[in-house]
Amino acid sequence: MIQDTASDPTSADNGADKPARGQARARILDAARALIREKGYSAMTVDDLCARAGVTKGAFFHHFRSKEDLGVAAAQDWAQMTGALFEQAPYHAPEDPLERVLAYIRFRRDLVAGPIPEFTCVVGTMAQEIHDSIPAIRDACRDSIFAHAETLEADIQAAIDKYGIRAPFDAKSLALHTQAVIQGGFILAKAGQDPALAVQSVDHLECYFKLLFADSAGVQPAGVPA
Amino acid sequence: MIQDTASDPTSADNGADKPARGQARARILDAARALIREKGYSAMTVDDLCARAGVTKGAFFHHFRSKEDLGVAAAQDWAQMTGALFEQAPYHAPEDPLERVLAYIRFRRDLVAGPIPEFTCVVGTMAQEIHDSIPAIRDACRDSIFAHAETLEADIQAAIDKYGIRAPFDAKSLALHTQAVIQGGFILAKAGQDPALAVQSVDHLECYFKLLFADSAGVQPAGVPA
DNA sequence: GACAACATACCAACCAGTTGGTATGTAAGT
DNA sequence: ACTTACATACCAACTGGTTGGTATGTTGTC
Repeated sequence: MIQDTASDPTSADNGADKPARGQARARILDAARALIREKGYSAMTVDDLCARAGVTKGAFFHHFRSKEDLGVAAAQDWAQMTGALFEQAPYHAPEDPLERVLAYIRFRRDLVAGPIPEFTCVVGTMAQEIHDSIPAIRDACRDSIFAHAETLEADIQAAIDKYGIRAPFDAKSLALHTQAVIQGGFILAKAGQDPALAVQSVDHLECYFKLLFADSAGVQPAGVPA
Repeated sequence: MIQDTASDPTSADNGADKPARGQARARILDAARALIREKGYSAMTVDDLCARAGVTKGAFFHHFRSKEDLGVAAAQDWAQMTGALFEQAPYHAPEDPLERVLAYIRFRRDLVAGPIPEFTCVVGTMAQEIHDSIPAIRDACRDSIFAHAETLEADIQAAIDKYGIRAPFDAKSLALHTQAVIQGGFILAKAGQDPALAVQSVDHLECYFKLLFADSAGVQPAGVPA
């Protein structure tokens, strides 16, 4: 899952009582991740953050100059966290580049599980809200989304080089489309209160890739496996 | 465009001074549409609304019981407005059902023009923010999105019946995927501050439909026309 | 003993919503 | 035709609670 690290780097065990010195910043970022997914950036108050993180306002403003600063940090933290998750994910294993791309898509589909606020995208949610009003946060969200998309480009390009592609699109455009479909799926899941709506769109995305590379590649063009 | 009706139904001309009686509700809904797209529902204050609409708080709370009530009304207003727009749009003209679907997709692509807050989706933006915190608004957004998706189902089903489909998806699933791609494109456009990002994903969507119905239908499978 | 990492107490601005009132329309009674 | 009665549409000022942020402590650590 893409949430709740919360394992402390310092002391191995402290019963679930007092936060222990040196963890406030991490706890605030964890709280931010949860709250942004639940109610968005604007509706999330600094008091909310402190209450959920179990710290005081003094701690908050010790680590972050402002709420906006926290927003930027939350986006960067998200980028780093997801970066690590996807880097060590198993979808890089296949020899065939197209298989790696398809494995990525299936990996993304399998991440859609549990309550909605536990699999949706922090930076996608924030960007939607504050794109026009808080440029600093928006740019941090953009960096997170586009950097992740770029991690797909090499595999997609290799698939194009190996199999050709049945449409005049380049690897970058396809990588970004991948993100658009996933983000859009999250919106449908939220509106309809049903994670299956997100899964369905990711299934369509897998099908799209199979069709784009069909004929030439060894994959089945049509049937989407369970 | 999907914005700015604002033509008064009563008096034909009143210079751009005083709002004129009987228009407050409509002006507030117009302001809500703009503000939600610019800063989201939560960051939009009632004072913002009144200032933009050129009315006082008294007028606001005369027409809406609460800010949440306005949110619901804004979603319903959006549903009605877009409903009318798409109903009389020219993409229904083609005889062939697949051509109607493709024409719809191109119509959606061509709606992406001008500043970002003028083509993005009000209910998609709101749903993203308040899906977990304000059920009444979320459900109104859901109704708007899903009702629009349903208007596509008949054409998609007819295309499936006529040409068959190269994957085990039904019309409803495809119609919803269409909306997911469009919504996701909006997020990319917002994050990257570039409407072309939304256009690109809609182009991929068109390509997906062509590939899904290729072989059987008379459309070109690959090339996406400009 | 100096500095980082917090905590406590507080503030000014802002927020959704209320109050009490006015202007305008409208339908009935006479 | 004209008043009485009532309803709708709005306005300006106010209120109590909330918000992001600050000023000033206190505590642990090197």
